[in-house]
Amino acid sequence: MADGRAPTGIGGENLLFLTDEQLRQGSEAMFFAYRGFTADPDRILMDLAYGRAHHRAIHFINRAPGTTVNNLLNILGVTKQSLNRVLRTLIADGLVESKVGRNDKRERHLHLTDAGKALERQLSDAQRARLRAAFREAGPEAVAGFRKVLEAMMDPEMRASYARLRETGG
Amino acid sequence: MADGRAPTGIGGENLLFLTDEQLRQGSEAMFFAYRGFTADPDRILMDLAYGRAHHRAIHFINRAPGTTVNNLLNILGVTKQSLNRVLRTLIADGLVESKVGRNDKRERHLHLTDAGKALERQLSDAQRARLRAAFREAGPEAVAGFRKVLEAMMDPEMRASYARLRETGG
DNA sequence: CTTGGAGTGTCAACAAGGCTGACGTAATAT
DNA sequence: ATATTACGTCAGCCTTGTTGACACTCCAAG
Repeated sequence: MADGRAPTGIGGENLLFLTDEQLRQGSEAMFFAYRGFTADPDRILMDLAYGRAHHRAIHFINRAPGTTVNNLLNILGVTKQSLNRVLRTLIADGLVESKVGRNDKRERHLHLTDAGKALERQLSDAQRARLRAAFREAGPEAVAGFRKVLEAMMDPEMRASYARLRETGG
Repeated sequence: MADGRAPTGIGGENLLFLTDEQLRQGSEAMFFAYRGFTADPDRILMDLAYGRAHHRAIHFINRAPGTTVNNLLNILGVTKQSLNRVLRTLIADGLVESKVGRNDKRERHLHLTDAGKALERQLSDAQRARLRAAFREAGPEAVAGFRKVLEAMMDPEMRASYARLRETGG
């Protein structure tokens, strides 16, 4: 397996960012940063007896209103049983609406209610605040690099989902 | 709350990376990228009846050999009961050694056995392979930005842990 | 020497949120 | 008519997080 410990050959110092040590630091940065990334919404959700799973569902329903259950399943990468448990509580609590499809009546189209939109706003405001601070601190060039590396890190199917959302969203 | 939807005022286009839409794309990039980031080790661990928690413990014991349980607790951000359950199975399976401290015999110093080192190597090779590919694809400047943003995203205590590991490690 | 407290380990009980498998129902496709 | 798709649901299991309670070892202060 590729060692990469000492890139002293051709390319040399240009490849310093590919040493094992640099890669390990990248891993740890991802680990600690992801903790920070989820910390603020987690605090809000705890009070409401919801979890990260509810946040994810709310986020992507808001992002793609009218999406079907199956589509959401693919984006979130969980089983329908897992998603359904979350969805059931969100519908029962009046945050999400499930409408039978007009063309294909087997499908359910998911929307946020006003209450759902309010919670989504609360959660994304909290998360955006931290992200905004981090982006501002790091600067535009760093942000461009950040996005570039994250995109390259995704699985191909996830990259496709991400790109699709990017188109529809803005 | 700060809207940021249309940064048309002073600063203008320089702040395009701080629009709500850009921030939302940043969130989604984190979500999808983190999935990719953990996918490869997860596959290996599944076969061994271990989970991500075992991976994290192994990683940081390898990173700081001889670390105490309490120190590991702070880094991982879980309760001692959670960590102890994981540690117990790793010790029982002969991957981790727990040695009573010489100075303070209350403390247990944790080390990987040869088998533990082998697994750590296997896991980090898998994770590094993906990271290396992503870093290579994105280029050195992007990697620098990636690190900069992630660091700014951490909680202060986490940033301290990260910095401490960075010093000792490389 | 006794006592208080820190560091550690362990037991029990519980919850969130993943998973699989099986089954039912309605609607669509073949 | 039959097969397939989309969805919901029940039951059961796993990992990994949580609290609370308790015991043990050891260090240090009184």
